[in-house]
Amino acid sequence: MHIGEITKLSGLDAQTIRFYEYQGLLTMPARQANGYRTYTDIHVEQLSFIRRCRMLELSLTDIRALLKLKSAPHESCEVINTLINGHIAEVQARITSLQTLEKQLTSLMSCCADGREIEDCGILASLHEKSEH
Amino acid sequence: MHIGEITKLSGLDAQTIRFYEYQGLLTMPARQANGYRTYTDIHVEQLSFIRRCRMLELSLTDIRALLKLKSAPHESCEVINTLINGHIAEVQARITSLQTLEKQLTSLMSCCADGREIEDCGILASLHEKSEH
DNA sequence: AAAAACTATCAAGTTACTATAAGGTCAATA
DNA sequence: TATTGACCTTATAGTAACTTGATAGTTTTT
Repeated sequence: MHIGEITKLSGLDAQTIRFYEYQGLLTMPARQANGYRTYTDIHVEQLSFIRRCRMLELSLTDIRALLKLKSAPHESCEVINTLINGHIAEVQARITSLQTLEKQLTSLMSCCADGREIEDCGILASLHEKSEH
Repeated sequence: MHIGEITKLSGLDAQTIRFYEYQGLLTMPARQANGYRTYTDIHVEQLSFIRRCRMLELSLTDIRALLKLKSAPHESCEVINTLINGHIAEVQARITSLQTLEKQLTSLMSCCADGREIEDCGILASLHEKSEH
């Protein structure tokens, strides 16, 4: 199949698919005499694997690592557990950080009410205060 | 004062300060005959304003908008409220999204236990399953 | 034959820096 | 005076993962 069909099957943009190929995440597709790439079911599988990983916000580097591990089926899968656990830790840390941020922002909002002039805006005033850093 | 001193007062890197100048976020500092930038207290204020905004993860575009508004002191400050509220909404949406992600990842983790071979890794298997998209 | 639809490559833009290179300036020391 | 070290300058490239755009060749449809 050509790239157009695999975009439909994988839900990925053609440019993105070419990009993954360039990044070494995808087995090189064969080429027709005219230069067109021809894909197989294997590529569809590879792309949906990548897509699932990306939906979990794994980095391309992580995905590359996973793909590499797949080609060593008798190694211990501990590395994979570690990788995913590390990712979970990052996600959790980011959530915590964003929750702190949300509190700061809502607190900032409470400094002002609509209808003031910018000169008297409590938000701007608050943003100007010195911070102990 | 030179750039070295203002890095200490503002807590920002020299390169970053030059970058902000280039981005039009900072009043152009005067130059000495040798080309060195000379900063004043006004620049210190501007930089700590920018720094506070960045700690709240406002984009440089948002900061640019805020700076522009400051130069129109008698306009309504409603725009500022809208901007901050919009940012809060983004942060909240991101938190929700990351919480969903965290659940998916911990669920993924429960598919496998340490000590298996990669061949039998439940995580990899799970990442390969077809997703309804 | 012409137009539409598809494919190809390559380059640049996105965000907010960070790092590197290569060089000019200044103050203090040997 | 020469040199060292700290400081300043500009310009360029790299980061992540695409996305957009330009330009051009190919295939299919009208």
